[in-house]
Amino acid sequence: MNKKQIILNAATDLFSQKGFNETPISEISKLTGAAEGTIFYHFKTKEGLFLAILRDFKDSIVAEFQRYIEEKKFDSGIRMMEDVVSFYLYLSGSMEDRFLLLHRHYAYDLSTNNVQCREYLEAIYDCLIDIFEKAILLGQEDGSIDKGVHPRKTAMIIFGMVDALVRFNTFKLYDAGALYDELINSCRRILKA
Amino acid sequence: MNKKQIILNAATDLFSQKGFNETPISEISKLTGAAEGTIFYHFKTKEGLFLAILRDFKDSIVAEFQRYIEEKKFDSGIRMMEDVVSFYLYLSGSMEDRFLLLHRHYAYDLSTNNVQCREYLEAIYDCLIDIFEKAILLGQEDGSIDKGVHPRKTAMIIFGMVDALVRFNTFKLYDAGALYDELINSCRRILKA
DNA sequence: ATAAAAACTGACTGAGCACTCAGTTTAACT
DNA sequence: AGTTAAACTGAGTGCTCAGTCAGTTTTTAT
Repeated sequence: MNKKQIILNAATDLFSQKGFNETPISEISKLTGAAEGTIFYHFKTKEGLFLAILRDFKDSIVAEFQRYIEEKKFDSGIRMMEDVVSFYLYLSGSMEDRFLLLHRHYAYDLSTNNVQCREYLEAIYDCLIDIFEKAILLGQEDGSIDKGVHPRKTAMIIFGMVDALVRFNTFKLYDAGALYDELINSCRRILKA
Repeated sequence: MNKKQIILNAATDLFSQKGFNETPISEISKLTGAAEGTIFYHFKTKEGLFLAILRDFKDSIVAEFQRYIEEKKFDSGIRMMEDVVSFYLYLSGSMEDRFLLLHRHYAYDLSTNNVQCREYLEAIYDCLIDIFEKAILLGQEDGSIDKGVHPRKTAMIIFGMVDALVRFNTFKLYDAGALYDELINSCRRILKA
């Protein structure tokens, strides 16, 4: 693993755990053994380092969902939705640091005057919501999901609902695991034909 | 209005719009006309200023919901829930700055080593979730809401669902207004007897 | 082996920042 | 009017931090 990647990983960790403005370059340097100058050699600015992280995250998310869609087969839309919800919760656990980063405000603040950042964020959310929508569309075809619900909008509602649990977790307000059954139940009720 | 209050208001604005670490005291000073020394005279530290804001927010929220509960009468639990959802959306608009503050990470990061902060946050969330729970309990009594749903847990799910829309708004990702009908519909479906 | 390019280094710089403090102004009370 | 306390001031202090740069080491190509 080359130094650039090591820096990227450490910065991901620190920006997630402590936040962008709360993480000095010196700490990334200390953690990686790379000199501060090296960090600026690979990423022109601190903001550039952040954007590289966000870009990688976008790529991972897109790839992960691509793979998911291609590999899995579902016998009904409602089943797919249940699986998608589980998959999202699993993913937010296995990529915990990056999801934490996504729940921090820095990226959104930056996105108001940085087109690149804005694009990455939109790509991430599009990808996340698409998969919920796909499940709804499939369910409306096979009759397992009510045809009355608006696919995209309902996908956003359910995504928000699931993501809220992830936030409860990262904010250490409540344990999302304890709400899992209620979450799946609520999904079923929202969608049932 | 005395200077202390003026400082408090300006800081609320700035901490909400830009974040805690992104707001220098000098800016609060410039905006209020108060000298930097004055700010530290009233609030020992910058963190103390933040805690004063959070405390005020907690008090406002608690008072607001108290008033709401006492003044309004509902003919059924499900109607109350619909009204509570609207009220929450209304409140998040009328107290936009403070809700923005609540959606930033600073308070949660601080709460891990500051008991006071932790207490304020818990009081705020308890208060918010309580009102959703009250609606469910009422509905289960009058038969307008399914008795199978777990009142507290489902209250948290629905709160998360509603709050997600507020976040969509503050993050400027999607317009929450466009999702209002779907939101109310989803609530009804989750709860219907 | 040699040259050229790429990767890496860390002391340094200048700006920004939270907080202090010695002093001044205002308010309250007798 | 005189005294005391509270409110207020802003220049000053010491520290942190992002970013630079002149130089060194490593890699690659010939």
